[in-house]
Amino acid sequence: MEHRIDRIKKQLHAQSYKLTPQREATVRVLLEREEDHLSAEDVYLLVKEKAPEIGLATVYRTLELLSELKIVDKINFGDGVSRYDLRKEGAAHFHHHLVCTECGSVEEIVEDLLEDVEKIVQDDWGFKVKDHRLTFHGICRQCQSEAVISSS
Amino acid sequence: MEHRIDRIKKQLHAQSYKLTPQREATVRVLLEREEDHLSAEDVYLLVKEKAPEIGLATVYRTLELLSELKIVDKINFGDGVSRYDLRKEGAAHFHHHLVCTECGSVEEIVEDLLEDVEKIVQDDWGFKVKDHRLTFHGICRQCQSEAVISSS
DNA sequence: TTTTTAAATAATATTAATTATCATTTATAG
DNA sequence: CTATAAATGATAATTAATATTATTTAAAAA
Ligand SMILES: [Mn+2]
Ligand SMILES: [Mn+2]
Ligand SMILES: [Zn+2]
Ligand SMILES: [Zn+2]
Repeated sequence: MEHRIDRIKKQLHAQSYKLTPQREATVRVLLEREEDHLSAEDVYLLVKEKAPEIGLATVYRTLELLSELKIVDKINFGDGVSRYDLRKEGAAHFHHHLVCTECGSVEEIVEDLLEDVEKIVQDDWGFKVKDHRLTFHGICRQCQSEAVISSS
Repeated sequence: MEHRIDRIKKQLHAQSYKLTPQREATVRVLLEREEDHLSAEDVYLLVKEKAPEIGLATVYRTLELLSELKIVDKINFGDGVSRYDLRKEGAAHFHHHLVCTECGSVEEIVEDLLEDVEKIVQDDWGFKVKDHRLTFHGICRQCQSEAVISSS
């Protein structure tokens, strides 16, 4: 935890941004809920628990800043809100997601999986890939087994 | 064109929806601008040219309906608006996109490219894939060549 | 340490995309 | 033709996100 905070502090300082108490509190929330996919509002409510004086606009600004620095990735699962996802330590690309259309759960895939596809895109389309967004929609393992049970 | 309209008409009737004049005008706009990625507002303005009496809410409702029937796919490229993209004729899955971070252009990839990845997701994660969203962010061919010219 | 300066923040107003409401119109079945 | 439900248009309401501005904070300079 402290190690990751330090790392992020350095990334901010490298671009001459400060790690203010508000920004640190925001980052801590993101670290604590790393598996989740929080909206700005979600983050705001959680940060307020430890830093009640923080304003919503500051949370938005902080998330925007962290996005620019590629510390978090902004993603949209199709409900009306943007969600913010900490990039895995040392990852060059954003990780992938499995969204269950039955129960709404979101699972993460940290493995790259797209190396071959990116090579094809670079070679055949002449497009220099910098990053990607990959989300699969379907039925998660649990909902599949529940479907079997309820039909037997 | 008429062929595709007929097809969509049948898909609507199969779920006992009507192809009203407003819906048809909307579909025609989507067909005419198939390569584009129009927002609801964009569609509204274009439909108004041929059917000036149409209301914005009807366009939203139509796009929502077409999304449910998988005739169009709703996608979000990270600017604040949803965009609507006709699914290619006979395609089981949504196609892919290349978004240039320099010029903002959006290129389409109709080839599947994800068969192997989906097999891995099904086998290793036990997730039954129904659909996907794949967008690459990077530098398009044209912006790459312009970068070479301007630096020489 | 005190002063200076720019960055950052909180509160709030504003914008803009989307959805909800509701009275009216349209299409279809009997 | 009449009855019934679906669809529409106009408009109000919601809400995520951004802009504004006065104030505070923190680093840099004196
Ligand atoms: Mn994630
Ligand atoms: Mn497309
Ligand atoms: Zn599920
Ligand atoms: Zn470009």
